[in-house]
Amino acid sequence: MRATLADVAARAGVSLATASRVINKSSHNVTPELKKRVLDAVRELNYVPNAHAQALVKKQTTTVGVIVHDISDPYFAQIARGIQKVASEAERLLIICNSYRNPDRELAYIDLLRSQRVDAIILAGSGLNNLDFNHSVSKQIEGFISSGGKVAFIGRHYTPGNAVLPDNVGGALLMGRFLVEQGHQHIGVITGPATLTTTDDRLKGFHIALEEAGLQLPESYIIEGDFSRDGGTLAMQELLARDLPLSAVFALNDPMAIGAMSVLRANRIHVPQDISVAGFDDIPMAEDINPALTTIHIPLIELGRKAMEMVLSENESSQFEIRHVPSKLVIRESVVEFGR
Amino acid sequence: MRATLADVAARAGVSLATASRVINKSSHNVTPELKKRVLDAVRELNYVPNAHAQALVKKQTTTVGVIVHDISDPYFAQIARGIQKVASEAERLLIICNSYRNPDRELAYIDLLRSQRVDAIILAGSGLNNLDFNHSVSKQIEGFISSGGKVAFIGRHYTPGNAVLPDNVGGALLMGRFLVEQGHQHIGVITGPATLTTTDDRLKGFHIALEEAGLQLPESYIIEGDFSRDGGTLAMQELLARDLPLSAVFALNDPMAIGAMSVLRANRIHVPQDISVAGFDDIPMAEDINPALTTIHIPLIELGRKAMEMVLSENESSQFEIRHVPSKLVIRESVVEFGR
DNA sequence: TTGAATATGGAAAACGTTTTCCAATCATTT
DNA sequence: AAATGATTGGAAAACGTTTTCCATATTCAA
Repeated sequence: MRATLADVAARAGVSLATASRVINKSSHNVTPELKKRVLDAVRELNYVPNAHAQALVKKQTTTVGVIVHDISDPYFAQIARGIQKVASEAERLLIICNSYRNPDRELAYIDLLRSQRVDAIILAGSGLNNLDFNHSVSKQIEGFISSGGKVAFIGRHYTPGNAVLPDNVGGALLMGRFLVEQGHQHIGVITGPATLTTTDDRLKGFHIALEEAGLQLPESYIIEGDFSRDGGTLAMQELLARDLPLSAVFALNDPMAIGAMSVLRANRIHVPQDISVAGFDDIPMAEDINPALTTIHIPLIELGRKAMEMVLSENESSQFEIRHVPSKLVIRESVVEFGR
Repeated sequence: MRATLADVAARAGVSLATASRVINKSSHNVTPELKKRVLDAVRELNYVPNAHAQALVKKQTTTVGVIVHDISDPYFAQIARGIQKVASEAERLLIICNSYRNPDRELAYIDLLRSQRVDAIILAGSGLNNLDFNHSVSKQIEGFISSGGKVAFIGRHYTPGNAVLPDNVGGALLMGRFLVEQGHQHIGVITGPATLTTTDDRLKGFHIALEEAGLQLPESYIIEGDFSRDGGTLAMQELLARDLPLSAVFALNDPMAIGAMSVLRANRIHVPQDISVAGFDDIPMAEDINPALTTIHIPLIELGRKAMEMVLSENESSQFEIRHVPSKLVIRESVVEFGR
């Protein structure tokens, strides 16, 4: 069947110990002659070490677990890309899990990753609220950390654990100010799920900008989306049905902005001439749609890179770090001055 | 440190054997009373079984390895989505690896997955040519299969192994005929990497359509891209520089079509009035760009689903199956009749 | 009360590797 | 020729689980 190290040793006519010395490049010297015989045997038998046996004895795995909402969502795809980059430089293997923001699934995946004895867990786009977290997850995470595991959260901070956080409040503030500057006073807002802190923070930043300008944001101008493109279309349809004097729409992420634009287009409402549309995140396709999307740039790849770096660092696993990354306004074509 | 099954048994005041019986729901009966004690101990100690120890003794892992070109490329993201769907229904864990079409990395990943003793490997978007494959990979794959592993390829078929294949020739034929019907005679083609059979097949289908119509496709109208958005922009720039009387451009996948459109837009060439643009694959964003992309629909999620199903089936792992999935033409806005 | 059936415990092998310890062999130097 | 050092082998423990076998204890029915 499958070749074991013992098979390799037998084939090479050496002892198990010697074969292991060759393969693990141990400090012990091995004659070039024997070395060659072992390596030949490895090739001939097509031997690959059993990672499970190794994990068992070495008590580490060089694998890292990543839990995201949905890997095919461009936001998470970009983050995963950053993670991957660092991971492959450091020769770590990634186990990627889609939670679809389902708390139960998220919990199940954490257990699964623990049972895989991953060296670290990166959690991005969690659907857990603080209650969930304190109730059950924190205990799991604590156990994981106390047994030497590393944890990093992206986009949200729980204790214990490292975190890398985009500046959601600041970004929304920037966009709010920009829209106001452009003369918009009646701005519809399509939010994310109300349970997510990302939604709260972005909404908060936007509120501050309006307050600064002495403007109101009536309840009827706000509608809850789900951060998906189709959620954006639904929300936009509902917003149109409310028949408000909108001059701009601020979607709290890009896919929803794109969904909203498609609804506007279907209704022969021109963007940006009739209504301006703004997004958030700056996913790659933001510059490819027409009109190109004015949005807030979040360095998604950077987010992933940083998280992976944290988790790879040699710090005491009980020493936590929180890193913030700035956002910035990217002005493209989908927002214009009111009345032009 | 970390709780073991022995710890659980001790805490519950039962034998190791009994604890194992409870946890593995073995056919042996255990008194409700003891069962409860064991389950309580599991909870109190926050016990999760060591998957590596299990893998070692059970000789299977319930994990499946997936190698793709790049998970953040929408083509592969959609395929991965299909795979994930079936995988999570079947309670399989996925290890996703990005090869970036680098043959060496691809080989390294296959070895890595073998060392992880995954139950199956799905390979999508391989950068290996037949030579590579026959030279080194086939041996690895054969070894994997002969030790009970399952293999499925997506988009390309190697022996041995299952495969699920989109109809690239047929799809390109459809698009070719459509463009011709619309009166286009001077059509630029942006291909994928010349090493990929996908490129060959799509080009072949297009050639057939032109031949049917008695049209030529001069070399100068063909330019090689790399299936990426930015590759599409480069190719389009080069194509424009050649100063041909183009009335349409056929990009052999959607991201390149989108890149091409952005170049045309930058050059104030209107799509589709001045030049029609066609894509291939029908990734989700194809309908969100403006003008919406006319393209060939490949059921990407289905591709992933089928591959996973094959790999999960109880067939003899040496019995191979090849499944074809049809493509279809999706007419949107980016292609119009010549001269209109 | 005996017998049978059921529940539990104890002990051990097996999975494939790494690591350690000591002994044995060999070549090289003094 | 003896001493030194390097190389190799042999054997065993350890990692945490599953599974098997047998022994013991308990329960229930006849």
